[in-house]
Amino acid sequence: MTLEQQLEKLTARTVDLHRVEELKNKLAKAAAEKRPLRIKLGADPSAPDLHLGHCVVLNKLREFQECGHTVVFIIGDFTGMIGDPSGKSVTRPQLSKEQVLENAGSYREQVFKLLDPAKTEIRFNSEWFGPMTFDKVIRLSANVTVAQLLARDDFAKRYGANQPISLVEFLYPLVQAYDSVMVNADVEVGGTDQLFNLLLGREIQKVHGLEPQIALTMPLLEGLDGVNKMSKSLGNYIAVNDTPRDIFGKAMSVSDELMWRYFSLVLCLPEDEIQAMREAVASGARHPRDVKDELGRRLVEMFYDADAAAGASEEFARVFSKNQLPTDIPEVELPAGKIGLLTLMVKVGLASGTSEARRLIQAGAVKLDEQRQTDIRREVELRDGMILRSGKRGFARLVLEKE
RNA sequence: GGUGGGGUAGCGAAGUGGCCAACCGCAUCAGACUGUAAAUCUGACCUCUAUGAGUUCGAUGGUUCGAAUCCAUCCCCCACCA
Repeated sequence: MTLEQQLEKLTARTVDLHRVEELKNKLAKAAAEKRPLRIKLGADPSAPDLHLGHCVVLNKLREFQECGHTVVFIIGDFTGMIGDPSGKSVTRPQLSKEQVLENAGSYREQVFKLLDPAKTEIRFNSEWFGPMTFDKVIRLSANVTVAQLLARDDFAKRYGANQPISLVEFLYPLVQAYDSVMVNADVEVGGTDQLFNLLLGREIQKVHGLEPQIALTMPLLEGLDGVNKMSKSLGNYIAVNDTPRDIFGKAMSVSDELMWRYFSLVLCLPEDEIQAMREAVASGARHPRDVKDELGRRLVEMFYDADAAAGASEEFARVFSKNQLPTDIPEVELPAGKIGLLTLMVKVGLASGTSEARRLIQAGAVKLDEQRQTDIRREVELRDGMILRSGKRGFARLVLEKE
């Protein structure tokens, strides 16, 4: 791959890139010395549940790997104690060694759905922060001024709005920056919200006599709601560990406008291809539903395979387009006899309590063998194979316990 | 340490003695419409053995026939000043 080709590939879809010339130089140097660049990504150890939002960044890392470079994946087991300055949860419970290792394992398994293990180095930042003594911490913090930290956008906003900023949060960017020194990063990748931290890494590297890293940011992916960024806490995400059916179903629920972002940022389709699809939809040549179906299938394929993708698509069409029952309905064992409908809903797991069961029945969401139920007090004579349905997604097949 | 402002259901935010299980918005769930689109409209949204009952408004104790609302003590948060 020529330098130009690499550069084009690596800069695609990026938001910030400090700086292009430096990246060019680094790439040239790496090629000349036959030494791969070190591409850093930091991860919080507390939430090993990767979703498509993370994939945006991981895709970029993979592209670096495809160009022959090495990814340094840092698990912030030390930083995890601090909590990222989101303004919400300032302190997080410290994770035990076992938990950290377990989470790390889970990370590895998920991250390698996208990255090449042979070109990935996994590090824990407790490795260098654990033994660090306080005098070193002070010396490190001497490298930054409060004004510099306040330059960070969200700090500035919160400070202006009289909202609290904990000292610990102030320290966070510094800690992350020091990671870059310790792993000797050539490039650090992150979401646009990470720009400040990435740039601070450059400063701190310079202080330590290193060549500053390239700071590269990727757009933040909107979640299923199309408004907020995809995040676990908002529940608007597609996890890489979701079942094919969930991935597909969730993909189908995004708005038509949003799906293009997914094509671009998650599937990394070239812009001209996306543009062509857009035009096809606009002219009526393709139905948006079919395009979205393609999105769903491609996403499933990304984490599973073509068979799973086709299966998920068919299943979806059967259940939602044709409104038929899904093929695999979870079975629930119950003793034979009569039972109140409300209790049945709860026992089967389709309602968290009788209050919720009532609401669902009153809303007309509950069906027994496809017959809509309206009577809250109904006593149901259980039969083997009876199908209880709640809304569009809740199904249960009853199996009578054998004596 | 001083002064002031706060802590209300998942979040935000009203309510400052009875009409309060607590206005409203967001999120969520369901129904209609559909392409499970999105948008929109409608309803629900503490729990339960359910036209009633029980537990909620930082914690504990008190005043009162009656408290989220008044009093006391305590805990926590924020801003400003030092």
